Amino acid sequence: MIQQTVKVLKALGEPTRLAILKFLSMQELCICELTAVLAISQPRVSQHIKVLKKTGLVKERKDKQKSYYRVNIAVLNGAVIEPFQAFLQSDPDLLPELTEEFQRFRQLDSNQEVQDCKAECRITAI
Amino acid sequence: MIQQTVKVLKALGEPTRLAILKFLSMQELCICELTAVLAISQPRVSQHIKVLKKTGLVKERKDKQKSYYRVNIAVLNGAVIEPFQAFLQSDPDLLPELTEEFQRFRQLDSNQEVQDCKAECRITAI
DNA sequence: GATGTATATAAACATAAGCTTATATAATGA
DNA sequence: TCATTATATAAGCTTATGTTTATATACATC
Repeated sequence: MIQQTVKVLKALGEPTRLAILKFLSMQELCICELTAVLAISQPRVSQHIKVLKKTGLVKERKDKQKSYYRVNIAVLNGAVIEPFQAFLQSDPDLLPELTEEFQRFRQLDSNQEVQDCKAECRITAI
Repeated sequence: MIQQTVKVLKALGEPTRLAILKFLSMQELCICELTAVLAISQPRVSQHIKVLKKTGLVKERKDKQKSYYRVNIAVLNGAVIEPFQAFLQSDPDLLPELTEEFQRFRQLDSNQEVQDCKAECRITAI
């Protein structure tokens, strides 16, 4: 039990992995999207994801040649986390360390539809 | 904010420090008592305590030549922890990894009074 | 089937982290 | 004062961790 707790805490106690979890808590993302968002090398993302997978903190879904990841809510809430709510729920504006990352996140191709939708809605609203 | 979170998680993601916190959550202890309970070297205890102190996870109280430590409830609950309740509140019997440590803990000189008291109570009860 | 894209993995390296042994500092007590 | 006890710190060592670069694998598309 302690071993698993330590493993999870170790997995969480790393800035890059914490950032990855932050984004995966908002939206399912693939390696290439995380690579783009965080602006780090693809192997670096893959290796961190590997650590998170081993602890059960993220779940994987394969679609064609892509691997999508999302946070494992059960583990994140139940096992050790819960207190990260403050961090995970905090507004992006309250996380200055991730300003650039958030900017790139919003510019992802997969988020363009949403933005287009919002644009439409805005027009409709007017 | 992320930095502090990472620091706390790193401090927590180490079995010896987690054990130290477990004991300090139950009772204020000095270095020499922790050394005895965990059966590890005194410098090792001091070095781990240093890490915990830097993150604010434990508070220090000096009395004569001894330094007593206790968990900083505010940090432990508020900042990042809360989910450790399960671990910290779990019965010693549910933590087989710390069986020997608990045995030595109960045999601390500072705990003898309590045991004597219990013995008296038992005699009185009979 | 060749090319490109997505991901994983391996090798090499640098740094960090944890441990032991030795020693320093400080307070206590005979 | 000298020996003892409690704690901190430093040096040296070993292992773990995170990163880059290079390469392998698998799927997709032309």
